Amino acid sequence: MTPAGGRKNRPLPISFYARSTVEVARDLLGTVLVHDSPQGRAAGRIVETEAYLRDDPACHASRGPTSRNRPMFGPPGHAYLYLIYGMYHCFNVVTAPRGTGEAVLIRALEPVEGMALMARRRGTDKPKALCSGPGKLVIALGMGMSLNGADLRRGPLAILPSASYPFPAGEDPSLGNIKVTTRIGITQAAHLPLRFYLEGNPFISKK
DNA sequence: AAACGGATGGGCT
DNA sequence: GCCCATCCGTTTG
Repeated sequence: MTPAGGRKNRPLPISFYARSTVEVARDLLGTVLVHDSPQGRAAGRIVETEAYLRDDPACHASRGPTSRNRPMFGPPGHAYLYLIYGMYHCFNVVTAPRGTGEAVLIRALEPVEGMALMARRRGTDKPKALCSGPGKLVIALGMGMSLNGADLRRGPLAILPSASYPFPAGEDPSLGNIKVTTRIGITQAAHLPLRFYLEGNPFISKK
């Protein structure tokens, strides 16, 4: 048994994020996103990600810093949230050395804690509908623009190593294969293989 | 099962 | 003024 306060329950260190964005996107699979709000804790295992790179036209940071994408040029391991289609938000993790302008979009979670709270926020009871999309998971976890730029090592929002939550029997994601495809919902640079998910996981957004 | 359109507002050419 | 890193209910095959 790891003693209480041991490494496995501690948020991922900045050094985890300050690496190549593709590497981080792959390694985030299986880790756990936790949000502690006044309403309680909600958490989910990351099962689907996308990488957005600095010289990639689909990336918000590809044409230099603006007021919207500013967090992408800040320190790695912080949050970047933005409004999409006027009604939803997407949550990204800033990656690579500070100033690079890259991030990983979190596209789907497998719910692991606070499912009743998630169900209330999402207006549905079906586990597979709670967090199976970038807009859905932001709602299920009760996240908002006040978390834009937040430090994922300290705040109410954190990412923990996969071992910090017990796996359902026979579902250790570290044993699953990682599938790579093109990204979803974009028009620019649509052919690049920058989407990653745990093969066979029932909680991803799309096949 | 897949395709389609409406909601809705900020960002950028 | 057009373009979205979306979601959901409705229609169509």
